[in-house]
Amino acid sequence: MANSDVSQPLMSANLSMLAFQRLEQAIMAGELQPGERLSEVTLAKRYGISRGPLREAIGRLEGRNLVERVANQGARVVSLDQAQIMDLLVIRESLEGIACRLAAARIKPAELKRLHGMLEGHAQDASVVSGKGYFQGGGDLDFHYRIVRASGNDRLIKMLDEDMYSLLRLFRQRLSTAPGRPAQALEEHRAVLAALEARDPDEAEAAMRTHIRNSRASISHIISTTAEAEVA
Amino acid sequence: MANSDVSQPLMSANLSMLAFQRLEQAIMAGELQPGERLSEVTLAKRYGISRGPLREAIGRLEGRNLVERVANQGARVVSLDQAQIMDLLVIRESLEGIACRLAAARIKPAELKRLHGMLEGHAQDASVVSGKGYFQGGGDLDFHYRIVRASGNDRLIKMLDEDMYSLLRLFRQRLSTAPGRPAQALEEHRAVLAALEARDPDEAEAAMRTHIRNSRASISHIISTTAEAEVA
DNA sequence: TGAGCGTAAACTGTCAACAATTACGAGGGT
DNA sequence: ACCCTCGTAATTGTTGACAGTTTACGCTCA
Repeated sequence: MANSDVSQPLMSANLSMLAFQRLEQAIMAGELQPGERLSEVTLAKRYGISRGPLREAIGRLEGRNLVERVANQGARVVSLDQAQIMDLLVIRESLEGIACRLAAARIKPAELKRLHGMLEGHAQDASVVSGKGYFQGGGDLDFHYRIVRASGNDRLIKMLDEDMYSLLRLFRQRLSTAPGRPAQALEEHRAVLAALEARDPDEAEAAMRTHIRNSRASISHIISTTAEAEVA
Repeated sequence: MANSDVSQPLMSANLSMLAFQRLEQAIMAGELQPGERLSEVTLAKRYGISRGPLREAIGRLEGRNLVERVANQGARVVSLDQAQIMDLLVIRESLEGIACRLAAARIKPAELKRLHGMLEGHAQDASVVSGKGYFQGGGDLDFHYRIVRASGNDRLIKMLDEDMYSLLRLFRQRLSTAPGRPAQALEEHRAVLAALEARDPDEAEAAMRTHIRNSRASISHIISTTAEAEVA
């Protein structure tokens, strides 16, 4: 229900694009898991196309950092360790911070109203209160996405929506939040929205960065404690 | 003399990689100008390879945002208007800001010494004092590059070095600084370095962002006055 | 003379076959 | 038992030919 307007407008009917979209979808759905090898002949046969377009599709996925390629050795679905995910989230803090700053100056009142309604919906959502998974995967990213769009910086929008979010979605199972985190995240969202409504760029950027930093810290805490649990 | 250690370690000997590197070089050297069409047959013949590898090379360049492709219409060297360049510089401010913050905590004393020596060299450079072009294209980017490296965030390094800087270099003729700007930029560099030496993350990020913001403002001022001059 | 149409040339997209490289496993030697 | 070597199979890299689409040119007709 959320990102239905994000999908490409069927951008041409050539086979390489079709293969690209099907592969992207397969990776996102977990059908092709991180680290798994992408055999050209297998995939070409599966999709009923030749190796040429499929190779091009893989190249495009490589450009989006969804697959890694080694010469004469094939392509694999990208597999990030915890440190790389943390690196990614640091970049996200920076980019969404500046996006929120820009949005503070450019966002339209109607969009502000929409965000307000969104947060009200979150507040009434039982999974937010109880601390379950909905928030992280769905509503949270949607809230961020709308603010990024409001920045008006097309390249920034593309970087976050096409590159960053797809990677984060791919590793969302390792981004599960600590108990009680969703409720706190909702409060931080409210702070972001308040800064946007006040048209305060400094505060908007600061609030968004604090929010993402807290989210990252919560995750890294889980990871470290999990690691300790594995040792014990 | 500057970025010699940046070049790839001859990464394999397959033709598509070779073509990719040659094309990238040709674009960077201005041999292929922004907006110019990339004919597959022409380039394939010129490089003595088939259209397959060349197509793959173009796809890789597209992934790096150096060329844009339209279905059934071919690829063109990317051509950015002033607004797009400004968008790019806003993103640069954000990313280099966070890179500088990270560097404040991680940069090694030897590298700090190196940066110090670099700025001394800039100060004695006549072109900096007189306000000519050297600073913008060469030493300035090198100074930034070293700090980005010191951030220790591999993905951030890759984003800035491979994606951002190549694009900026491509449009460097439109990034010419205002008279007197190099001297001021040198002072701002000193402020950045001082914050790094003080191991102050907040100040380091703030100094770097101020520096890039001033640089951007100087450019946009030039652009607007140039536009006015053209009208007059 | 100019607008519209049709054909042809040029170009990108796709395919199947061939070449080169790598990975795997059997065999033999130490 | 372990390791090295060689050969075979599987996989990626490359090529030239073919198909579909777009573009440009010239021709016809008002």
